Amino acid sequence: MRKSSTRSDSRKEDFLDLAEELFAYLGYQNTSVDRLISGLGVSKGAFYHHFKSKSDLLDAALERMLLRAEAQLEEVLAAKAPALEKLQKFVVALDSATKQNRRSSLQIGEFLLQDANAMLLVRHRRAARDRFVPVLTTIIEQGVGEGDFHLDNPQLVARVVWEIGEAMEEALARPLILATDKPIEPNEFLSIYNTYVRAIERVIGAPEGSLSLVDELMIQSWIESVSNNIARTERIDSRTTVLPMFPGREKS
Amino acid sequence: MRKSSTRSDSRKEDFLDLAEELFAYLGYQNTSVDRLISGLGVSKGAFYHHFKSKSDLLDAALERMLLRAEAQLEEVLAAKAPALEKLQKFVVALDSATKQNRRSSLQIGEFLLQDANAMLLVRHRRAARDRFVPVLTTIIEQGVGEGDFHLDNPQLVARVVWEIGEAMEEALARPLILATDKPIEPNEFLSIYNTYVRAIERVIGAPEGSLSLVDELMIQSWIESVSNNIARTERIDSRTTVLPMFPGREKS
DNA sequence: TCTTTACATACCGACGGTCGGTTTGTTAGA
DNA sequence: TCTAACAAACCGACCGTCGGTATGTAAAGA
Repeated sequence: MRKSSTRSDSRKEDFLDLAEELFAYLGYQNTSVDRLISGLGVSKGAFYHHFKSKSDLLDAALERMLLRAEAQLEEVLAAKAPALEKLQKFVVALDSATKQNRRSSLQIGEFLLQDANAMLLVRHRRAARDRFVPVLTTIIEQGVGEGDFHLDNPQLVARVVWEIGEAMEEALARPLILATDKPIEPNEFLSIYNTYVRAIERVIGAPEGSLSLVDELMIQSWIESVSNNIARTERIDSRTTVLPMFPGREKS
Repeated sequence: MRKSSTRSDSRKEDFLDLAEELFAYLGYQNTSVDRLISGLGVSKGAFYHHFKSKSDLLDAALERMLLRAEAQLEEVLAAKAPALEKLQKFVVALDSATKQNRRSSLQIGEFLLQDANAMLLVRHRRAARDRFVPVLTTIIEQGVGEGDFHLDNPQLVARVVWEIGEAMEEALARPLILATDKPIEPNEFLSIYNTYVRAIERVIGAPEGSLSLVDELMIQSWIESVSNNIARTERIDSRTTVLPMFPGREKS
C-alpha cells in the first residue's frame, strides 16, 4: 500500500532543500534552474519531472516552510492562557519557526528585502497571511471575550494587526541589513519596536503597556545574529569562484 | 543655456509613456525591451542610449510618477486647515494623482497585485513611502500640536499609518480584482474600509469617528471604475493578436 | 573639420522550458 | 523463478526569448 518513496521523494526534498538555500542567498530570480541541477549533479529532466516550473518549485518550498511553522504553532493555540499571553507566544513561535528552521532557510528578515527577491517576498507574505490570520483571529476573539481587547470585527482587525506585524518586521530588519554601513543603535531599534507594539495595542483596544511581543533577550539575539550574518556573507564572498553570488542579469 | 530638448527628450518621454502603459498591463517582467522598442518603432540602441538598463527605466518611470503626485500635494500642505482635514485631502490627492494621471498609468490598485508585478509593487511602495512619509509626519505633528492626535513619535507613527494605508489599499483592491469572479458586496467593501480607518484613528490617538479618508462618492467611483476595467480588459483580450496579454515566460 | 549626440544593426551568453529517448524499478502471469 | 509489460525517474541536446553589448554611422553644433 505504501508509496515507493524510495528515491524520488528524497530527490524532491533535495531540490527543496537546495532551493531554500539558494533562494535565500541569491534571490529567486538569480537562482537558475541550471544552477539548481548542477548543484545536485542531476539533469534538467529530473527537475522538470518533479516540478512543473521554477515557479512551482517556489510554491512547494513556501508550502513546506509554512507547514513546518504551523506545526510549531499548534501547541500555542491549544494551551490555556489569556489572549495577551497567547499573542506573545504566537509571535515568538513564528519568529523561531522562520528563523531557526534548519540553517539558512528562507529568512523573512534580511534577504527577502532585496530587490531581486521581490516576488519571493510578495508570495511568501501572501501565503503566510492566508495561513496565520485565521489563527490570529481566534486569539483576538478570545481577547474580546475576556474583556481585554475592544474591537468590532475580529477577522478584519486580525488582518490589520498581521499587516502591522509585517511592516514591523520590515522596519526592524532594514537597520539590520544596513548594519555593515552604519552600526545599529539599540535605542533607535527599540523605539521602532515600541512604536509598532503601541500601534497594535491601540488597534486591538488593549490597555497601553499591556502588550509585549518579544522580550529584550530576543531583540538582543536579533542584533547579535546580524554580526553572524555579516561574517557568513563575507566568508561566502571570498569564495566567489565556487559560489558566484549574483551571476544573473537584472542588475541594480 | 537651455538644454537642447529637441527630439531626444521627447523620445525619452515616449519610452516612459509606453513603459507606464505596458508595465501596468503586462507587468514589469513580462514587458520586454524588444516589445518597448517595437512599440515605438525604434531600435535597441535607442533604448540603451537613454536608459542604462531595463531596471533604470522602471526607476525613471516611478520617479516621474512621484513627481507628478508631489506637485498635486503641495497645495494640500500649504493650505490652512486642521490636521484631520488635511489628512483626508492628503489621501484624496494621492488617490487622484495615482489613478487619474493620464490614461492607464501605473495604477497601484489592480495591476500591481499580480505576481508578475511583484518587483514593481515593492519598488513603487518603497519610493512612495520614502517620499510621502515625511509629508505625513508634518500633518501628524500638526495634529498633535492642535491636540487632536495623541502619540509620542510622529515620525515613526507616520510610517505606521502610511503602512496601514498601503495595506488598506491592497485589501480594498483585491475584491475589485476578483470582481469578475464574484460581484462586489458594497457592505463588505465598506466594512473593510471602516476597519482600516478605525485602526488609523486609534494609532494616531484621534477620537473614534473623527477621521474620514474618502467620502462615499469616491468609494462608489472605485466600484464603478472596476466595471470599466473589466470591459476594457475584455476588449483587449479579444484582439490578442495585436496586443498579446501575457506572452512572457514565468507562468503561474 | 572635429566632436558629440542619437540612434541603427548585428550579435552574445544566459535563461526557462521542451522533447525524444534511456535507465531503473515494480508487478503479474506462465 | 524467469520474463514480459508497464511506469516512474532521469538524461541531455535543443529552442526561442531575454537583457545587454559592441560597433558603425548620419546629422548637428563648435
